[in-house]
Amino acid sequence: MSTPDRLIEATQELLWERGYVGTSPKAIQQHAGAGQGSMYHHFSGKPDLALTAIRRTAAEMRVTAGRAFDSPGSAYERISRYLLRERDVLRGCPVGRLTMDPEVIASDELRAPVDETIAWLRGRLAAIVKEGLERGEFAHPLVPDDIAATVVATVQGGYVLARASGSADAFDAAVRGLLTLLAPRTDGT
Amino acid sequence: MSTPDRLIEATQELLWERGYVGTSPKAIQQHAGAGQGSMYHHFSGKPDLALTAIRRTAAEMRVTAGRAFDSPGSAYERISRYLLRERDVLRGCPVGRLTMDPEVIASDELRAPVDETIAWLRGRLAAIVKEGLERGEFAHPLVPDDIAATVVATVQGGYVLARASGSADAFDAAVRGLLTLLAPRTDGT
DNA sequence: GTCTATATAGGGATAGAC
DNA sequence: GTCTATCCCTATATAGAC
Repeated sequence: MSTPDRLIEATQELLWERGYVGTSPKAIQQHAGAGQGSMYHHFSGKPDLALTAIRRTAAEMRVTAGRAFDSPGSAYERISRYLLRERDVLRGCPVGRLTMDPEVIASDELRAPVDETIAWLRGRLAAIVKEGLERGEFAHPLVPDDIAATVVATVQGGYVLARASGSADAFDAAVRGLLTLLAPRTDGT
Repeated sequence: MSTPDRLIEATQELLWERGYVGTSPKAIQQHAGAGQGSMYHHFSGKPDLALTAIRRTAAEMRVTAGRAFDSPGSAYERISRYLLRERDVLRGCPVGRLTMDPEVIASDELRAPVDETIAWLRGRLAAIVKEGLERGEFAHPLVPDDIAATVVATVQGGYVLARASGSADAFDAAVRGLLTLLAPRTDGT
């Protein structure tokens, strides 16, 4: 892998693990096996490298989530697939965690890819809920945008519960609860 | 207010705003209007002060949430009151945000009050759901622990969505979605 | 209790040699 | 492209005077 690629990948890992304020250029260089001069040759500094890394992480997340969204089946099934997909729960969400970083939030440029990714997730989910409603798969009055927000929030919050307790169980419980509430009525009402 | 109190309060604010890794002793001293020596006289260092501050924030959160939980009405009403209580949405949760801090997660001592607070929230909510079930307020098969996790996760994740988009609307949407799903059936089923 | 002085490490970057 | 040297600032204290 090229040096820039190794630097970007190291930055992705460190941003996921420690956030922007907790990640130093020196740490990035060490993880990437690159020298000081090398890093500053390819990138103008920490913000530049971080932006590149965040964009790449965001793109990867869309690919992963897209696989669940594009899968066949009812709306409930596709949402389930998204919720139940394999996750490194205790590491949290590499995109969502950045919203808790003061420097990311303070910078429109760094926040933009985060915002876009979350907005994209909500949009895809809302469309799926809407389809399900049109096909009569759900109980009556669901607002697609609201349900989509609830689904994404449950995932993001599930990570918080898991990391607080030190166990992935809490994430699974939150997802089970949501799926129960979301389950299509099978009693004909 | 006493100097230790001012130091603790300043630390609470900064931990909320910037997390543990993003908060320096110097910043605490400046916010508290206290000198270097003063801070190290009352506290052994940053971890000591942070632990004290986190414990206080956790206690305050229980008081606030307890007010909604202890209020009168049906389970749905009490949960609604918790979800709809006034919040400084864009600031996030002062307890939950700490789960994204690598140093907090790495320290059992710092993580403990966070863990206990979230566990307490889940426990209170589970008890409320259980009561509601026993009184027949909900549709049949809800698992109290799972629903409780979903409720807390929606709140924590709601903050993530709000901060990503820079607007409290996303939080409100997630809560509305959850309340729709949770609403007692009024059609007699 | 609070202040000032001092200390070591690291953050974040620039300059210029190779 | 990469390396080393150098720079200034901040993080996180400790020591001792007042």
